Amino acid sequence: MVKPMPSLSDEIEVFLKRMLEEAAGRVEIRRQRLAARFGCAPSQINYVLETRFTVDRGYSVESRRGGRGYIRIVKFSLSSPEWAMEYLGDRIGDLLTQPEAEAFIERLGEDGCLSPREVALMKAVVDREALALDLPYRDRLRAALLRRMVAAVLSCPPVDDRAEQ
Amino acid sequence: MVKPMPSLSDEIEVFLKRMLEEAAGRVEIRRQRLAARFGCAPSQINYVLETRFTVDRGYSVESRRGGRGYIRIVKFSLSSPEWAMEYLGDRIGDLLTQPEAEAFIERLGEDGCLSPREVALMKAVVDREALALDLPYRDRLRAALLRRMVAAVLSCPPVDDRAEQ
DNA sequence: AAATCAAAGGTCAGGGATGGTCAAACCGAT
DNA sequence: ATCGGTTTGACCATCCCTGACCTTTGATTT
Repeated sequence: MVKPMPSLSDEIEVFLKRMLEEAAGRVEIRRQRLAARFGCAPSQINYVLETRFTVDRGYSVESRRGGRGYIRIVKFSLSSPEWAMEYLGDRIGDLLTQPEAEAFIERLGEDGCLSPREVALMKAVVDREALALDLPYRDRLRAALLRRMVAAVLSCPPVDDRAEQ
Repeated sequence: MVKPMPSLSDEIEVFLKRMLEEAAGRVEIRRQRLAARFGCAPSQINYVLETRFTVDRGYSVESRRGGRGYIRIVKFSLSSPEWAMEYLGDRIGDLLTQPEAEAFIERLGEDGCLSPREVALMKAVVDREALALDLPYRDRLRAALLRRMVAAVLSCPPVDDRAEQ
């Protein structure tokens, strides 16, 4: 009762991410087999890939059709905020939408650059409700704020308690 | 002598707060189901949330639409100092200057509610350079952002999120 | 080779399931 | 009668999932 019932898409996402972890960030799947396993339409797999394994989130998806067909998912990690900053500078202009910003923040979190609380904090800032401005000013402000937040994280000593041991 | 008849909104408020108590300050509901239970329009639920489960009262609310949608209500950690709640309620008006915001953030940090990085993050957001707006919009935005940041952090898992391993 | 077939995966529009917004109606207390 | 807090309903936005139809690739047949 406390947890929301996960959607099928959520389950497939978790399944694939677990596979990725066990396979060092690189897996190949058969669309039909996976669909059969979850008892859904094959196109559902595409939906999951399109919404949860995007480039913004740090994944690359290639595929091949026909006999011997496959879908390959590769995860790219941002191993440090330094990298993240560079990536941010390159890939993001002066404008940034909320989904783009969230994807970026979540990615930093998944890659261990941010604690869950820091992720929550940054997502709160980037929310379109918080940034009560008309477009395109809102997207501009969001981009500026995200840059500053990443910079702040960069300049502050990592708070990784685990490293102390 | 006689208490005013409680409105439907009051009843829903009580109901939700009881749920929160039983669930350690974190519940997820279906808007339609709850509305059906009280025999009211679904939007009534939004009204209750907007008027009674606000940040300055110590709650944060997130939601998701579409299939398997939900509304999640989280009551701030009880460990957050009382003065902070008071601050959220009264002292932070609709307007907030940079020094005021920084003082608030630093004090939260000193009280152990925020890590040094979280302090740095929040200060970066609250900086007048980041909020490139004219007054009084800037002070208004700053107040809104601070509220949201505090809500995000205080409603996120216990302060030491790293102990999970 | 060329033609054909079979076996993947890709696309897209659409329907259903949620929740969100907002203005207007409603209602109770002054 | 007015004012502020309620309550509603019409309309909107988002997310999920499917099925019909399309494209590509490799193997088989001619």
